Amino acid sequence: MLEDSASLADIQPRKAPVQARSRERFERILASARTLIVERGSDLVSMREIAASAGISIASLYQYFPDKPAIIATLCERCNAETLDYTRSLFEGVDTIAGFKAAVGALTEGHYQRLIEDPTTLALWRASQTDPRLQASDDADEAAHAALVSQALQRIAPDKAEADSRLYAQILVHTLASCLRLASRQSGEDARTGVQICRALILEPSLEAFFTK
Amino acid sequence: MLEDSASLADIQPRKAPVQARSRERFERILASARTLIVERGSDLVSMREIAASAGISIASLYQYFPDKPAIIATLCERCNAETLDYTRSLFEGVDTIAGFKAAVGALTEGHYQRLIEDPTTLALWRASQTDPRLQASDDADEAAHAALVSQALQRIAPDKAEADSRLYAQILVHTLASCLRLASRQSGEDARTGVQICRALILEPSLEAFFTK
DNA sequence: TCCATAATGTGAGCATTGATCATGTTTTGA
DNA sequence: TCAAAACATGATCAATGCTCACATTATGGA
Repeated sequence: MLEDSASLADIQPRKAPVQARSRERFERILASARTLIVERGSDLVSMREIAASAGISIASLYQYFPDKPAIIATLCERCNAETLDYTRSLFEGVDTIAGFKAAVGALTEGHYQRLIEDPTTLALWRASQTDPRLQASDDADEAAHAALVSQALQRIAPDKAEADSRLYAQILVHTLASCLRLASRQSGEDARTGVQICRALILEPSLEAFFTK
Repeated sequence: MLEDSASLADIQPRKAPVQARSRERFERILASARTLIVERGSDLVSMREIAASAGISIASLYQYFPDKPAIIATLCERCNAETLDYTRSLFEGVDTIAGFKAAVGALTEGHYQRLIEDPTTLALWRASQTDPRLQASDDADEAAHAALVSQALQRIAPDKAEADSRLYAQILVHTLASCLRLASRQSGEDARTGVQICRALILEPSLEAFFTK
């Protein structure tokens, strides 16, 4: 955790705006960047373009963000915060096997819905793959999700080794995210079927195995 | 398949060398690029650097490769060809459930060994995430693996719908690759444990579920 | 053996990008 | 009211992807 936030310090906004005008500009930068990145992918969007689209000069852009990854990081952070809240709400009180399975099912459906009806999530994830620091930040976010899942596992099965629960939660979360991304880029009907297969043939059997083993 | 090779045409070497001297230069480009990309990641390696490291001029480099993705694509192609041969050898004659499970186990171990003892595979995969065309090529490679797995599934369980076998094979291959990459970047002991959890708590229960359902 | 032709090789140069700086303008608060 | 802090910008630099006009080398038929 600590070393993660340390490495993330390099990737945060440069200066927080304090006046109303600049706060609005700050937001306009993020909104423009988000739109352009969703449209064409972060590699094909230049800092000049983001500045122009936000109606400000290039130098002003750099006053708030040290580089492109910092913009992406800020966007990802906001996006991830929502998602993490959702996961927390699902796993918070869970202390039975049935409840855990239901939570995993709801998480799967929720993430999938979001993935197909809003291209932002996938676009930002792709953008975060372009920089090692963003990848690390993405890993940290996944780890935060895994921690919530791991805590639920510990409540349900306190006899299992903590390290095993932790690793299993991590793999579960990683597999879920990875499979949903795969499913979401299938065409039409196959996407739904993909999610169903993921649930019925990957996640559920896996949970069964974890609790009975 | 067809549209894949069509989109890949843009990403292949520009001109095949015919004389001995240029063939050697061609190989030197690839060797230098591979080393540099493994060392620092494709984004931090410039075309000038690759040319310098190969001992040739920048213009000569562009005589053989239209851009950086084309170099990465050629490296990936060679790497993937080996891997696909390995998968084929494992699943070729398989027509029993026991044989299938053994093949999946062997594939898991084989890929994992390769992933941890040779940084090239992971580095090239990361490099291939930097360009949409390379991602498509990577998807196509994964689909080729999935096809081999799907054919084995069809031989074992001909009564199942072909589309389901195909999708399941795709998800299985994707999950396997994704989990192994996750495990391979864990530190020390956790990597091994990760692979074991992946095998015992994700892959095997999943296979069981597929065949008994 | 010769030499036209195809293949190979290159430094200079163009357009664009990420990023900075010196300088000018606006807002704040005592 | 006015100095200090915050904000804003065009000009500019270094590096990068990539091309072009031109030079050199190898090949194979007369």
